[in-house]
Amino acid sequence: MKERERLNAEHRKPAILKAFYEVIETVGFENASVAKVAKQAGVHASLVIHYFGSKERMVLDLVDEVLLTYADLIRKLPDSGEPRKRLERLLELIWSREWHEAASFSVVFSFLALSQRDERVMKRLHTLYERYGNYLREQVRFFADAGVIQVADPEAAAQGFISLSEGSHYFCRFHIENGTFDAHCRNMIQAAKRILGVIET
Amino acid sequence: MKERERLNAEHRKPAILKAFYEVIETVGFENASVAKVAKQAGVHASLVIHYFGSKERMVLDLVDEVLLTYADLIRKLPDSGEPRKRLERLLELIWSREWHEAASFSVVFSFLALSQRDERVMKRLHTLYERYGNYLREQVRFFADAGVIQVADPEAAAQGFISLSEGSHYFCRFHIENGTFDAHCRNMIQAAKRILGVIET
DNA sequence: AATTATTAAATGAACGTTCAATTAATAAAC
DNA sequence: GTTTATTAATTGAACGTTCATTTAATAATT
Repeated sequence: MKERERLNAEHRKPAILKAFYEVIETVGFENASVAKVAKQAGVHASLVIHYFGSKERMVLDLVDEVLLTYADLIRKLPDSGEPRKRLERLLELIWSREWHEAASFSVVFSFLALSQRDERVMKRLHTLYERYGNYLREQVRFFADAGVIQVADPEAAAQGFISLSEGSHYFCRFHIENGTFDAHCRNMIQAAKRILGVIET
Repeated sequence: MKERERLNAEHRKPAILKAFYEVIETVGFENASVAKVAKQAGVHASLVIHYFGSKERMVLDLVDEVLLTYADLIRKLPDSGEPRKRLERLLELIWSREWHEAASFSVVFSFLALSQRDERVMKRLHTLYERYGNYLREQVRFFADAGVIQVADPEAAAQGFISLSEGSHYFCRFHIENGTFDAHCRNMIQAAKRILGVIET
């Protein structure tokens, strides 16, 4: 017989969130019901409500979790080391498979849509991109001081960099050929270097 | 008393699609029901089904309509005229309010999410971006021949340009300050010129 | 014994869709 | 030009299903 395992809130809640994420991936945010999430998690629907209070709060919890994934990626970007090496490492991290596959596009696009109506989600996104922007502006200043790049307008460079990275990751799937992701990344690094005004050695 | 006007299919179907679009904007794709669309359009729910056959087909029809808006924008990009003027006009069109406000972000993000599960939607997006890419590659070649830009890898330049433009339009709302959209556009044009390797006069 | 995890049962509301009936517009016949 | 058929637009009611949520009961842990 199937023994159902009994977990405490600390373990059950993440398990349910994971199930929610998977359900959104397969049937879409618009079809992701509490019942389907419960089934995917192997528990009863009422337990889902019990732990999260409502579907709405479960959505917000998943938003937090997904955005934390991105915050972690940003946090792991280099902020020390020899200038030119640091720059190379920065570019290689941002245009890596890890960044590209950080979260499901089905989930992320749905949350971006949600942000247009839910100010709590929008707030979290603002915070995330503020962090990304602050990091980049700081690095641009550093690279410029170190003579690795020559940039007239640091703010413009940082904005261009962010737009390039986001546009690249979220939209390349619509216009690059299958199996050319690595080449695409090399192209983007090339473009990023131009935006930053990297001085060739 | 309220006289309800009687329209034929040619006029009623677009009216319902418009209502659908508005409902998605206000309550989100996941909450946009046939009943709400009908109410917004001022007709009975069964009429919606009568005209589109199913909600699913209505979604596809709206996808087509929205993507047509973008296709029209691309079609209106310049492909003639004096090289440097043409380039300036191209950049100003892409980073214009018209491009930015072409469609509701709530709607577009939802459709991008949908494309991850629905190959028909993905197909349409591929076609759209293929057109955009082909146009850009053609222009890059032209500008290079005319000596307006100097670019080592045209394909890389076109890819960088697309990523910059899409990332800029869809993500700037998350990281630029209120009322700085025009400045953002100027920054993006500056970045685009660097990617393209525009030769300063 | 008290707390926590979990399910069972039931709720009313909303879901997309079907079908038959009704109303208005159009075309044909007179 | 009026009446008669035909088609198109539209509604109303009802369908079974699924929705998120509530309340009460049960099982396991502490």
